[in-house]
Amino acid sequence: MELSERRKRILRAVVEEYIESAEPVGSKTVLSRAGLTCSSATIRNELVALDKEGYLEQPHTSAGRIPTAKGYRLYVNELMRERELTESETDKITKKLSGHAAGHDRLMADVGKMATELTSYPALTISAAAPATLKRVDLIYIDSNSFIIVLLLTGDTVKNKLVHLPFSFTENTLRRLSAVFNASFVGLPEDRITSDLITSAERAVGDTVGLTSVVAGFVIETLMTSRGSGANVSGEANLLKLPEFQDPDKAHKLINYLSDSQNISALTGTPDFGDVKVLIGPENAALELRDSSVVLASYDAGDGMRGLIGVVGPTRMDYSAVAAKLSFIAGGLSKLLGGGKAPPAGFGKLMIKGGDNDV
Amino acid sequence: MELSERRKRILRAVVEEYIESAEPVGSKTVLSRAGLTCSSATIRNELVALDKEGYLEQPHTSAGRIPTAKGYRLYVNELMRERELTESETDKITKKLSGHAAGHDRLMADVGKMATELTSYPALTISAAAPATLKRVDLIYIDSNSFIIVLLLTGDTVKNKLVHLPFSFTENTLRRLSAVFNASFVGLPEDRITSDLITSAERAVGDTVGLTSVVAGFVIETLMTSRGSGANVSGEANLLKLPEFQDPDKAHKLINYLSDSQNISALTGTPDFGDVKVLIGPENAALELRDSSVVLASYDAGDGMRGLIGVVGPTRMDYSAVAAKLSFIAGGLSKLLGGGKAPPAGFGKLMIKGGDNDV
DNA sequence: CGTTAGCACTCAGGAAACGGGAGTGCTAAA
DNA sequence: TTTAGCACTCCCGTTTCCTGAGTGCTAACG
Repeated sequence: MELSERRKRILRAVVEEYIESAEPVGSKTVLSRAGLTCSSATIRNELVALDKEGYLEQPHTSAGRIPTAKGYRLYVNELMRERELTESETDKITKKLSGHAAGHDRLMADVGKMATELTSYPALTISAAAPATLKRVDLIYIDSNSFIIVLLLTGDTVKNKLVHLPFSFTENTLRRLSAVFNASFVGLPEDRITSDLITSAERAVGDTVGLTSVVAGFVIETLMTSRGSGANVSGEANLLKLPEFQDPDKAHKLINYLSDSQNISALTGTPDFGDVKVLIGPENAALELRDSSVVLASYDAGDGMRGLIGVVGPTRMDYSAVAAKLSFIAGGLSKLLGGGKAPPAGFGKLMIKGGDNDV
Repeated sequence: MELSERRKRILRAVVEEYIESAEPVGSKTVLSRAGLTCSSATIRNELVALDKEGYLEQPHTSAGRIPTAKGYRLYVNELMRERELTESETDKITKKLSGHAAGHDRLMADVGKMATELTSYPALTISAAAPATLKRVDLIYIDSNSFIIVLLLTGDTVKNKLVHLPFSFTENTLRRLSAVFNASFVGLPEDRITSDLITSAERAVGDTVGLTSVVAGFVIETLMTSRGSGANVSGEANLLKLPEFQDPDKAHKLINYLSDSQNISALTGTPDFGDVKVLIGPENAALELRDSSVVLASYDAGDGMRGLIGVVGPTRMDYSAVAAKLSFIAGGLSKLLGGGKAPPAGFGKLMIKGGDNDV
């Protein structure tokens, strides 16, 4: 059933007050905060109703009310007012994003740190990586014992490796080798690169020393590792300042959970609220997150891929501020990575796409 | 003045007991632990003496003794017995190191995690990077708007970048361009690459669209970022399990300090004890580390460069076990990275040196 | 002189007792 | 339906008390 207007205002007042104070809020406080023209007794009656409906709860009799997950959910879905970012905040974000020249991993780490700074909660980033295939192979001859393998993958990622070998070869061999790779390895998913294929390539080149398998090994390894999505967490320590994490054990469990990137990657899901998804307390799949909330914003990482940036905090979180900030950051990232259609101001006139070559 | 044999045994007993229990140790406990044939009263007298000399202190009258930094120092320098690693420990380490094929950053992150697991303390790694210069430039023509820059740096590091440009060029131009770079940019430190130099290179190539400055920009950026040493921290959450970090504020300060890689890089110093350096409490330069100890082991990162791996923990730390473990890890890393003179068993017969190209 | 038994003293830290105060739910009147 | 009034609940910070581990000192002993 739909809540009355007054109850909504009361619920909002409770949620927002609790977000600020972290303490159960009583009828008088609600009264002054919601700006209603009634008495605290009336509020009390309404609070009882909201309690019964499951939006609020009492830590104990004769304490104020705190929102339940259901209460937060209603707040996030209907009651929350959109927050505008201040100019200094937007400035900070655009500056950080536009000024960035280093590699993808570094960029995401920096963006995560920025999100932590802006929200004061631990931030996480997840960079989705679609299974890549080879687009092109180049072998650069250095000397008779060394060469560089340069792989261009789908998604315009470039990977390289310098190889020293205990036997010598000629520049010409390398040229033939790369020709064979470009002819028969390009476009194959990693599991289609069989040892048969490698052997036949070896024969085609006339390679008797194993050069082919060195290159093939690197190709396979690269394709395998590029498939895994990169996760990144920063600012875990901020949890310790929050009253809900004064218990070191609680804090330890969550921080520990966050520090395993496996767990972070598992957070992937489709954002629902505009571009922002809010997971409140028990809505989280992971047990370790059941007392916390996660806010995730997705961004366009180019080539039809999506990445996520989010923060983790107590259920008592300033959802509207956090959502606004993450959404703005995600927007900036989309512009930066998503094909570069509309680079943020100051990004420069050249369309330079670094990929995640990790320079 | 030199301590008597008995006092040394007592000091050792106190330190080791305190390391295990984290509680002030009394005369009776010392007696049973040190295996001395005297009474607790005698121990008490000795304790008073050790107290006066500054090796021990009392948290309050009528409590047992805990070691001071001076006490720990003596223990580390003279009293500590070398710890042998169990076979399963050495196995674990060698396996981790030898099985590793991914890039340098990833390797160090994994090694850090392993150190955390083995010691249960937060671990850090610092990869020193000597100021690099260019050894060679290759430009790979992809299509008339795109090419890959491949830079080979001193230290056999390879960096790359895929560039898309809004104007077209020919393969021939790229060839001339790389020739010019190889002729006049190789061997220069980053600050000697002036705009004059770039302009004259531009003229030599006959480049009117700015190709040269794109490449030069990447060269400069690469040289600059490769100079910064990479630091990495893992397992911070482990601090929260320790009795000395039950105060969330204390834990927060330290974890926060650790999460800034600037601070970590600042730890660099020359190991003194074998290959292992121990910094006890106030011996640390940083205020935030004054209540903690840091154990660092250095490893040979190849090309005469050194890296560090270490852990941070309470002054009450099992120094001998930690030192032994770190030392062994560092040894393995040295073999792995240090020119590959003696690769650990199972590393394979090929001398493949990935450098830190971050594949 | 070093060692030891005995003893009074100290003090941290947990348990129990206490009191204030914020906030409730209920009742009865407007 | 709202409101004033009021008794009641229960958290939490404070105080008090007590126990026990461990000390330092003294005096006797070999």
